[in-house]
Amino acid sequence: MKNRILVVEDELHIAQALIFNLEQEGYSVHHTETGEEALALLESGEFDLVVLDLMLPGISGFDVCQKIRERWERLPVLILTAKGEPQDKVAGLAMGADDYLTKPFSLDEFLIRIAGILKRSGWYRPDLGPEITFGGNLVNLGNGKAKSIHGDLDLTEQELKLFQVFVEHHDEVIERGPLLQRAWGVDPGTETRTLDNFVARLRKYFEPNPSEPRHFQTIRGKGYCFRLNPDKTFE
Amino acid sequence: MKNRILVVEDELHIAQALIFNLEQEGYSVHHTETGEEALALLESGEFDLVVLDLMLPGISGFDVCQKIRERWERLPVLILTAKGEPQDKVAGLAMGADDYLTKPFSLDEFLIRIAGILKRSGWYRPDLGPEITFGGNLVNLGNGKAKSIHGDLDLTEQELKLFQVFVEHHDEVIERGPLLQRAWGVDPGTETRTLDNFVARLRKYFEPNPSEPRHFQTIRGKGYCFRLNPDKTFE
DNA sequence: ACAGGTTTTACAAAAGTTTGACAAAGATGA
DNA sequence: TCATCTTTGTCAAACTTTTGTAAAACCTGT
Repeated sequence: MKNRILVVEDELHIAQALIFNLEQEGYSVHHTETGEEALALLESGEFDLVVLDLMLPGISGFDVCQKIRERWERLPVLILTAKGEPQDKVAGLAMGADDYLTKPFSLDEFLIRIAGILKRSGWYRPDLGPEITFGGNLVNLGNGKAKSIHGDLDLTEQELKLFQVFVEHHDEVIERGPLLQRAWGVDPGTETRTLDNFVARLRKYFEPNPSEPRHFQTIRGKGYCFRLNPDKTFE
Repeated sequence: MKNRILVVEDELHIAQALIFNLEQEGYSVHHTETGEEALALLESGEFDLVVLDLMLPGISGFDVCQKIRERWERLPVLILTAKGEPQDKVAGLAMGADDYLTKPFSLDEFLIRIAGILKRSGWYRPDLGPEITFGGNLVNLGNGKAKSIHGDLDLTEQELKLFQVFVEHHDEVIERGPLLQRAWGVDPGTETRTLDNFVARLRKYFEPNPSEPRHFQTIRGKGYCFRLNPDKTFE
């Protein structure tokens, strides 16, 4: 799942640049112009990192940082500022910021520092990989651990690979060829029953009634279709 | 327990200043002038942080950093350098340095960044105290003395190293490659049964029933996973 | 040469994947 | 609707790959 970043910055042209680049990197980015808004948004507890400008209208960046530290000890904070005096830097870091960049800074450095912070912060949240839920099942797409409606289980490597392909293209028909290609890396024309066997196995794992598949549907003459939510009729 | 810092710096007057100040802060400090010495010293696995100058005689700081990352994924590294070009900075951070300071820098900033890194690195390794308990066993991670459910024993050097890697990454899957790399320092592609033998031995030591491992689980096709508390379901 | 520890070798066992035969279900056209 | 053709489901046997195990070989320092 994408890391969510909150950018607190009142200079709009800077904010835009940051947001654009962060999104480019695949992060989910939110933005506020004031510390008050930021703190309110953070209450949702849905952020992985805060990029915080020190010069803000209203409540100062320092105070915001301090409040963040009081409330969420380990939420990573990266401070941005125009002030370059060591004094400020030390003060910023001393109040618990994880990193500190002074404007102007290189965008590359900015991005890479963020990546580093997130990588390390991920270490103390053990195996929180991307995961997906459907019809009462939960599958960790990273390590293949799953809680199905029938019980816990571990997907094998190949099962996981196939499942990932299904998830990636959920709710669209995938023909046998491309499926073979993506999940097995073999020639799309390959003639085999392996695919069917694996689909059967996924059904056994995750379908309430495997003989009447709701999520792993077969489209005769075409291929298969993985439906996240079979009940929802869609546009 | 004092945090142990390794300073790798060939300019003696700088090194002295760093050492003096770090010791003043209560750290236990070691010093080498070359990368080779540093890597050798690190083998003991007894450091919490490395302060690394990029300009070294012999093997370069970059290479040292890279080697450190291969062998000890999470050992914090703070890079010092005279080069100030963003290029270098990005390169240094990209190779996994935790932080990067360009000379001249404020001693205050240096110390505070170190404090921050160490504080956070403590978070990544929450269970890495001097000793660890799991499923009725107790192992001293420093000297390898253990009280297992079957009796007292001493882990050999290699057994201990492997065990340390397992503990450091408990509850996550570690593939054979990285395992070989971190515990033995050999090429990740190495083909050997040694690893399996050692896992078998750890199982014999610590598992109630070695043929049905609860703590040292094998993840077929991937590697092994050391579970501190096997009963706890994930997430 | 010996002892403790580590690595290699060789083989057994286990886990995972593919194949092939055949049954079942859907389509097609008279 | 029936006969026929095609595609998909199922299952067990065959096969492949990975891991477990134990003994022998190998170091290294005493």
